[in-house]
Amino acid sequence: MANKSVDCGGMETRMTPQRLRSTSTWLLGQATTHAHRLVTDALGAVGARRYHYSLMAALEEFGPASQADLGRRGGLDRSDVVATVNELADRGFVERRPDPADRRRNIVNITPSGEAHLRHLDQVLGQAQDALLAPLSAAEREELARMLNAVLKHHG
Amino acid sequence: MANKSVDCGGMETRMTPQRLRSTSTWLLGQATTHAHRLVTDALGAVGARRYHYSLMAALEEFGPASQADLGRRGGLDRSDVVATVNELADRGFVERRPDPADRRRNIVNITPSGEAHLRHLDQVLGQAQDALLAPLSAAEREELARMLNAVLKHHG
DNA sequence: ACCGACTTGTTGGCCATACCAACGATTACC
DNA sequence: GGTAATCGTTGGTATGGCCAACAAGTCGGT
Repeated sequence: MANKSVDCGGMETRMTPQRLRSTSTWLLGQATTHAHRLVTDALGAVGARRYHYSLMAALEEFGPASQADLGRRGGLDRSDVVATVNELADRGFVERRPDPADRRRNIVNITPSGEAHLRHLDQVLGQAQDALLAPLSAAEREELARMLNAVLKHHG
Repeated sequence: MANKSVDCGGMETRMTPQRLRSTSTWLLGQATTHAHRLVTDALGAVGARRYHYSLMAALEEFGPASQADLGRRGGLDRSDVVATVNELADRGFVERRPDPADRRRNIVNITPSGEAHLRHLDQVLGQAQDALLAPLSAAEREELARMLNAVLKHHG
């Protein structure tokens, strides 16, 4: 508890403690906070939310599915899938109908309008991402994605 | 039988859509979710929370400070600082006393017991972090931290 | 010395995210 | 056939990050 040039007049000094700046979990959290704000704002500007994208991405890539499957694929809770499908169906981006082969299930599928919307969200999201990762080169972004994927795979 | 009504071509279920797996913001969010759970659980096991660490880290590195300054240094809201200082003071990890030179302020300082606790949290957090980043080499972890710091600096 | 503008601590509340619990209806398993 | 599991759905909870307002105090200009 010796070194305390409490107000190092230099602007050089970061005001965040070293302990935090060298803690990956803290860095991840901070970066994610920025990312969330950027993405949420960008999506909000076109009336969408993050869950919308996850769900429609799964639909467009794997085709129609039950809500439970959708939840598993996007990492959403079943209950959150309900609300998300409600919102998307209200806007005509997906359709929900009972599965005749299994009357417990609903079959959800994406509409043409939904696909167009998804592609729009791709661009909106792309811009937000560019803003977030501005200081990183393309190679670095790839490396970052690679590492994060490795972490997720390990914990999946 | 009839399996999943919709199983596009035999590829073994890659649960997560490509769109998400190549979206840095989504990857960040997922990784952070895991990190938060690991860290919150680990800290909770010793009766601490994330804010405790941020605040005590700032205190130990920069010395006594007002609550407003603490908030600025750790990126906490003033109102959250109040609650955090309350909890830490109840446990004897920090002391809060009025600043005689500016009667609006409180001066918060860390106690020896608090410093010991902080060092304990260092270890607890270190373990959680190792668990999170298990699949990454030391060099990769450094690279990750470097990139995230670059992003934060750019958005600071 | 005074008045307005700002800061500080504090309380209270908001909103979104991520979960969890339970339920009726249905299907699968043995 | 009977038990266990699954599905959609409704509710609720816990947390995190934030914002608004306020009284007490300080500061800047005049």
